[in-house]
Amino acid sequence: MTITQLKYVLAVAEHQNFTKAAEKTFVTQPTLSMQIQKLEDELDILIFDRSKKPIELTEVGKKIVEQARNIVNESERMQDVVDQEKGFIGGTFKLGIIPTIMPTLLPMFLKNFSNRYPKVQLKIEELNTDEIITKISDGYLDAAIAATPLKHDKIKERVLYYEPFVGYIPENHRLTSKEKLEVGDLDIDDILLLEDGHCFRDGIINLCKASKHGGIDKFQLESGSFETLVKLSNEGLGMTLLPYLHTLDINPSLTKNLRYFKNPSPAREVSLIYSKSELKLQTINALYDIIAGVIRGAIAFQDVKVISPTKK
Amino acid sequence: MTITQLKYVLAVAEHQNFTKAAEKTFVTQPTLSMQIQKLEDELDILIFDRSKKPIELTEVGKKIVEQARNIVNESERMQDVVDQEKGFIGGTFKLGIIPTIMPTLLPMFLKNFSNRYPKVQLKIEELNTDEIITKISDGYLDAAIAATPLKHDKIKERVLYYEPFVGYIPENHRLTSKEKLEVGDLDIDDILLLEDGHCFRDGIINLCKASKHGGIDKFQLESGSFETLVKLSNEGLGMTLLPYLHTLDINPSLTKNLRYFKNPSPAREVSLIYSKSELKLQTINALYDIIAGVIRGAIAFQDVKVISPTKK
DNA sequence: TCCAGCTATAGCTTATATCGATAGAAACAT
DNA sequence: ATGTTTCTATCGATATAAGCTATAGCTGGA
Repeated sequence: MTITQLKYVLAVAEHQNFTKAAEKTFVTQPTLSMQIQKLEDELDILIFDRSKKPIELTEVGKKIVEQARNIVNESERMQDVVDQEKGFIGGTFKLGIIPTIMPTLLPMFLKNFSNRYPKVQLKIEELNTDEIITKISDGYLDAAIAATPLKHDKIKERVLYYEPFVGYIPENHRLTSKEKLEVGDLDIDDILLLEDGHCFRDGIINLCKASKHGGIDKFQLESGSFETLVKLSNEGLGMTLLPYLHTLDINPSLTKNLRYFKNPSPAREVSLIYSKSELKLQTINALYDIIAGVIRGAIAFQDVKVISPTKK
Repeated sequence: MTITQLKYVLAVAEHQNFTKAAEKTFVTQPTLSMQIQKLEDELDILIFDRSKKPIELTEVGKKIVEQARNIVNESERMQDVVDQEKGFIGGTFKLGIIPTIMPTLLPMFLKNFSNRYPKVQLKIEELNTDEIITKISDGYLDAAIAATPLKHDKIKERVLYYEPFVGYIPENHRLTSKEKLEVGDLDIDDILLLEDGHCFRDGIINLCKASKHGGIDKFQLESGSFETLVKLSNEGLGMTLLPYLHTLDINPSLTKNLRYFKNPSPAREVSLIYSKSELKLQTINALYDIIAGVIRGAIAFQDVKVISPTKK
């Protein structure tokens, strides 16, 4: 069994076609066929069911592919280990970002970063916090940007910034006349929330739990984007809370509806997180510096109170 | 980079000597030298510092070796995947057992198992619960026997038996005259405990916490073996608690000092645990059946109350 | 029935893993 | 110092295996 054979298997599994897989792996189709046959002989099983069109994995084959992916992934991390030592900043770098941070933060640093470090090929994925934790732990992601603290054994956190919560109060709301919000003003039943799975939603629930100890009975409406929440709010369905950076993008005609909190303002802590194995640390440091640099100009709040992003 | 090269690196790292490593890997020394040089060239680093005698790993080398071990481990699990599918029961099988279970349980099933499944080469290690969890997660152990429930994401538990706690009450103790113990009789300050790190100790602490809510002030004495605890107890230093199976080995002249609990007796749950990846499941099932079989004759208790084996 | 699209096989070439023999370097013993 | 032992690197030869081109063989539409 060689790593090359495993890569061939992965390619065929992906393209369900020997000929295409051969092109992708830069060898001829007979080479691929032979190597895969050799592996099948060695393990004494069939990986592919060649009678099906297009070709299919056998039951064992599926498990073989899974394990092959583990091995190939680990083997590709060997180069990272070396780069690490040499201080080389380059190669592919997989970054996860949670949905409520992605649209506002990404445009702020992306160009900046890729100009400064052209040898790094950034691959960015929008993932929720749970997915991020899994994928950092198993080495799929090199780093991620998420709300913290997560207090996870295997994950390091470096705080990028504190992003205050800002109230969006529609006209004719009971809080419209207030100039500054207080946590005590909030009523969870009156706040439009993102749909389940977003940690920003959990943060708000935690915030309200902390302010009054009553249970949470119902969420009137739920949506996946702040834009929708603001529109629903304008329809008189309740107020909502936005992360500060989102308020910068809001339609200027609506900024009059924004209400900040009195100090200390509730805020979420946003961090760059990565595995304690610290592979690609140089790239992580570079990314941290770039993001911290651009954010310094955008967020000036000092006196904040961090709200936990996780349930319970 | 080939898996073979990585195995050579691991061998040299282990033996700190090319010649010995060559013997262990069944190739000649020049072969080893060349392959390792090739890998070093490819990665463009030095793995070994050959100026030192005996040979040493460079700083990068240490990390390379770590990653190489990951890759080689994963690659060896490929065979397990195949065996899994074929229902083959054999190969090496690494089993961890916590210290308070090892001496009583192991002799009960070991011969039995290896007679029944001669193709399995059992490698057994005595490890505490924390070590077991780590080593199951990273694939070092194939399974383990420990006190449960552990409620760990990546670990499956199959209960083998419930083992009641039994009091050992020395003569002239305030509880000597009691025929049956009750949890309320226990006073944590009066109980001789194993040293820190044993989950049986944590279980007893949980038991006493549950019975009366007072804090735990001091542990008068601590030891690593039940034999010592019994001797100390006989010296008048207090009572102690033993897991049921241990009481079967006790000196017959001392069995008069044993006191069982009233039903439901506090007990620990002992399980066979293994990774959710379920590699070598056939072997695990075989092991489960053998152990459950021998234990059925030894433990007849029905009405027990499980005590958590973990701190807090 | 023919053709298009695949995969497998054959025969050959090239690359390389391995070997035995030996050189070279370092540590050790006398 | 000097010979001896111990260890790693280098050399040249060889067997193994990976790769290529050409083509056979299979299968499912037109």
